[in-house]
Parts: sequence; C-alpha cells; structure tokens
Amino acid sequence: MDTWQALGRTAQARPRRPEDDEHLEWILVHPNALRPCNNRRPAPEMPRANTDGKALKSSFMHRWSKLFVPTLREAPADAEVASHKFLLRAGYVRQLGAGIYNYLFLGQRSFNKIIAIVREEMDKIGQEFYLPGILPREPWEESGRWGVMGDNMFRLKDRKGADLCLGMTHEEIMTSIARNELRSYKQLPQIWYQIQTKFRDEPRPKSGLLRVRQFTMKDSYSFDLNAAGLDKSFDLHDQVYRRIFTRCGLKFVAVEADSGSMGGSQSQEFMVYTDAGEDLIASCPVCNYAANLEKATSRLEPVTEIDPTGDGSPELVHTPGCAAIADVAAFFKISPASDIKCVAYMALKRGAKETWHGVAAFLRGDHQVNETKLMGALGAAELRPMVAEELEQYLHGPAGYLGPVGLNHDAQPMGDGLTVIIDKSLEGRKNMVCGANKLDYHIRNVCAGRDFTWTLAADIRSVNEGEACPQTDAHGASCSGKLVVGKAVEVGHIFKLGYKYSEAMGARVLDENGKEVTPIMGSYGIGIERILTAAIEQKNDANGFCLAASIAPFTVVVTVTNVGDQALRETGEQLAAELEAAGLDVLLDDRDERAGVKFKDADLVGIPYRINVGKKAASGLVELVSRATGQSVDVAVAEAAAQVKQRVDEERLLADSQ
RNA sequence: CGGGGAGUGGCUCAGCCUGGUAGAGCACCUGGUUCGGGACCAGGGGGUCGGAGGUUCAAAUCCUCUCUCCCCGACCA
Repeated sequence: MDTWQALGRTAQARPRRPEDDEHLEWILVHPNALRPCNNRRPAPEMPRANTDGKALKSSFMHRWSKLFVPTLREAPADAEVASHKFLLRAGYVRQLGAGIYNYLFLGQRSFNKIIAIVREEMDKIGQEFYLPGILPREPWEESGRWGVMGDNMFRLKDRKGADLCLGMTHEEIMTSIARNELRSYKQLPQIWYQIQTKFRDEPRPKSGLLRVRQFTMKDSYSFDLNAAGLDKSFDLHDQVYRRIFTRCGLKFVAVEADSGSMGGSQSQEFMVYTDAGEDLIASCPVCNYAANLEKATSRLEPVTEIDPTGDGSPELVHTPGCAAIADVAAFFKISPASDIKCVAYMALKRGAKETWHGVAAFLRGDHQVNETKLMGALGAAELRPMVAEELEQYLHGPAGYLGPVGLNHDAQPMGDGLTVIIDKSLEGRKNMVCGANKLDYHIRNVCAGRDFTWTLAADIRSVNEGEACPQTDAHGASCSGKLVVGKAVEVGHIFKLGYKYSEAMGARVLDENGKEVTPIMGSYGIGIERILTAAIEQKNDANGFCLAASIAPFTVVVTVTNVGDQALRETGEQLAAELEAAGLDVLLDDRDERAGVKFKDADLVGIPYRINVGKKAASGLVELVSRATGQSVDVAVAEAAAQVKQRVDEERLLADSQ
C-alpha cells in the first residue's frame, strides 16, 4: 500500500493527464516492477481483501491489449527443439547470447509459479537461505574443487586481484556455514535450501533452456549425525521432489544415477522422457527398475563358448586386414561375443598434481565401453584415447590388433605402468579370440585367467536395449523384463554426499558422548527452467504447448471474439472479474484483433483454459475450451467461473492424491 | 577444442556463383472495408547487408582476418 500511495502522490504532483490512470494501473498490476530482486520471492498475492476503491479492483485485470506478449508467427531459425521454438514464439523468453536468456512477462510468471510450488513443498522439510552468487576462491580451495571444476567455472578477479568465481553449486558455502555455526548433535539434522542463480560455462550450451550458462536452481543440503539420518533426509527429498514434479504436471521417472565428481554413495535422478533430452535411461517395463545408462546394469545370457582348436592352447593366427570386430568375427566365423575388444585410454588422475596413466580396457566384442563407469572404477577424472605412440609404449601393438595376452600390467590401478581393466562379463570366459598386439595377427583359444590376467575386473560396459532386467525379487527369482532405453532430461538430482565436504572443510559437532564427529551430508538440486522446458516438451502440438494450470502464466484466458461489440466486451469484463474473484489467474484478451488471431495466440502460449465470449453470449452462453484436449463445451455465463474453478481444483486434487 | 552450417529491416528468407550501390512475405504506422481459427485494399516508415582490412572506377556479391549464433562430437556436480 505504501507503494501505491507514493505513486499516487507522484502522479498527482503535476496536472493529471488521461494516461496517468493507465500508467498507475500498469504499476499496480505489477507490484513486482518496483522490487529490486523479484527473482528471490514469488509474486506475492495481492491482498485482495484489503483493496479499496473501484479503480484498484478493476485494475487487477490483466488485459492482453496492455501487456507485452510478443508472439511470433514463425520461430527464429536458431531454434531446433520444440520447447525452444515455443518459448520464443510464445514470447516467454528472448535469447541474449549462447545459453543466456531474457525472461519476458509470461516466462517470468510461469517461472514464479514453479518457484512458488518448489518453495511451498521445500518449506515442509527445510529452511530457505539465500547465498551469494559471487564467491571467493578460498572455500573452493578447501574442498579441492577450485581446480576440479576447470573451465566450467566462471572465474574473475576483483580490483585487488583476488580470485572470485560465479557459483555453480554451493556445497562449499553451505558447509562453511555449518562449520562456523553447528556445534552440537542437538542441532542436527538440518536441511538448508535456496533458490538461486547458478553459473556454469558450459562447453556447448544448447537446446534453448535445456542447457544454459545461467539458470535458476533450487539446491538444498542436509547435515546429519549419521548415515541413518542421511537416509531420512534423502527420503524426505525424494518424497518432496515427487510432489513438486507431480504438481507441476510432469510425468517423470526416478532413476539410479552416477554420482560423478560430486562423490558420495547413492544418487537418484528425476527424469522426464523426451527426445530433446541428453540422457539415456534404461528401464524395465515389468518391474520398477530404471537407471541412467551411465549406471544401468543388466543380466547377460550365458554365452555358449566356441570349441577350442588343436590342443586348446593359445594359437597365433594370421588375420590380414581384420582390424574391426566384424572382420575378426567373420574371419573366425564366430560371434562378436567370443571376441575380445580392447579400448585403450590415457586416464587423468587428479591429486596434488595431475598425472596421466595408461589404461587398457577389455570387453566383449559386442559390448561398448561406458566411460562413466570406467572412470568410476579407475578413480580417474578424465579419459582420452591413446595415440599411436602410446599404444606402442604401453601395449606394443597397433590399433585393431590389441589384446590382453602377454601384457605387463600393474597390480594397482593408475600406477606408473599399464592398468589392465576387464569387464566382468569376461571373467571365466574360454576359447576367445583377441588381438596379438602385432599387426595382422590374432590369437585364438584364449581363456581368461589362464592366458591373461588383469589389474581389476569391473562393470565397465553400457547395457544394450533388449538385455534382461537385472532385478531379482524377494525370493531371488530374476525379473523377466527386457530393458528399454529412452532419452530423457534431468529435472532433479538427489545425492548422498557422505563426508567429502564436511571432512575436507573441517565441519565438526560434538555427539552425545562429547566426542567430535563429522556430520554427514546430502545435496539435492532441481533445475527450475528445466521444469518449464520439460513440461513444454512433454505437451505440445502444431499450435503451441499446454501447461498445467499450476505453472501456466495464466490459468484461463477470456477471449472476447469481437471487441467492437460492446455487449461482448462487457460480458468478457464481467466474466473475467468473476474468475478473478474465484481466485484464478485470468487474462482478458481485449485486443482489437480478429478472433482467429486471438485463438491462435491463446493456443500458442499454453494457457490451459479459454473462454470464448462470442455470438452465443446473446443467449447467455460462452464456450469453455480445454487447451489440452481441444474440447469445447457451451456453459452459461453465470456458470463459467465455477466450472473453470472446479476443473482447476480437480487437477490440484489429483496431484495431491499421488 | 575438432567437424559442419549460418549471419541481408523485428521474424522467415531471396539476391552472392556471373561485382553496377538492396528485395519479397509476415510484422509495424495511417486511412478504409472486414470481424469465430494468424483478413483485404490503398498509402507509408524502417536495412552503412555481423565487424575490420584488401582487390576494383565500383563490393551484400571477390580475397584475407575476425566476431557471433546454431548443429554434431568432445564435454556436461
């Protein structure tokens, strides 16, 4: 109210002009325009009960004719994925640079609604903080991540030359607060969260808002006394995340995920299936198994070993020109499953200093290396293929003819010599074919363990679609399902971090025995714009997209088909006022445009309900159109508001019941 | 970072090969006719052709360098 009075006075200070009212109205409609940082708080509901005077009441209405909603008939050529095209066409966003976007009115409204849902749910389990986006170097040095983050971290210097970075995640900062403030087990558990801008200098921003360099994240961090406590915090987040995504109208799956460089034991991603996604998910249609391909396993059918030749001992065979698996298989008339494939890498180990180590990975000819798993098994930070000289140095052989027989390997991974790592599916295998580390030669009758050994055996392969589900039931019986692989986008991720940060940064509390202990941590993220993007990817058609009422910028648009007709205009105004009174976000399309233009625009921008005020209004009827189904029903003007309210309430009820 | 593509009014694009000083549709402004799925007529405004340098009497067009954006890959707590 202070704002309104102050503005009122300013406006009165000079002779009133007709446009003053309009301008005043504009500001009143947008109380946030005067807030310095409306990103931090959702648009507060205006205190409707406290409003006085007709002017204010009527000014509440959002009239399309007064708004800036720059819809585009055609999508800019730069946009490829559906969500990107539609966000641009619907006037939600405009691009400023690669992976950098302006949010316009509709985009920001939708955004604020998503944030409001996230906040409402997160407040049930945690406490909201707000940490800075610009961060000093020191905490990152303490955790060891100043170096690890590499070029993905935006770095800058202040005027004194001190190093700063733009926050890409906040484990360090939250942990520093915990270290400084938490003293006793009695203060645990704690769940602290924030909704804040993150910066990541992505090597390749892409797909509109799917991979960007500045985005908004809800990130939370839990501090518990012990593993059981962490399990609880993790489960709380799991439950709350499910509610958040459900309320936002997303169809999602929770999948097992790789922990990556975050460290930690368990991690779960919340994924939305869409071809625009960058992740591959393996899931079982029979049981509930679902995992990121970086993590997924499968049950392999036993391989029928081929018969040995000669006395069964390894035999050198001249195989000219057979460098590829397919050539070798054809030459020996065997299945690729009986061939041993070698993929040779140089692996980076990060410690006090960075060192590169030779690694030879062996697996079945018909399998593919999963580099995420491989790095995990090795404890490597990066991988790159060996070059020819390195192949010669470590394996003494040329590409295409590499094999495990006769290799000198280290006993421990990532030593000075060669690390030989085999996929578990090779253990116990017999009579296989492999390269001889000699141009144009292979060896047959090769048995794992007898003819070659290894530094370590691990699961380092990617599962293939159609392989058997790895799950077993309570009685130990195998699941009968076959895995299917689909593309998805990650909208949330929850991690059990363990002690990595609390230990590194020296956070300690006293337990009930007065003994110093390190709290155990979890970290949990939700990408706010990815919710919007995923929702659009999930529900769009030729005309535009459809958002759930919970996250749409407006719940209902009242389309006055012909504003030249005063009766229609008045009916529209009145109906919109009723919808407002019912607590719905209403947009009144009072533009002097042809009906077709307004219908197209309404469909484009994703508002879930539309009420057409047209010819039938004379007989007291309007049309209620659902964007999702396209279905239209005639309802009495007097009933329309209640009908929309009922549908929206049902949608919310449905979400709540899940 | 490797590979590919593109920069010409706000948007989509033509013109470039074969140099001669910029065009269409949509959008925008004015007037009129229209008015239920992106109307029509008439008139009008708006572009140093991403930037720099060069060749030439003359460059959107040819050459060199550079910047930006998009796609594939690498990468991606």
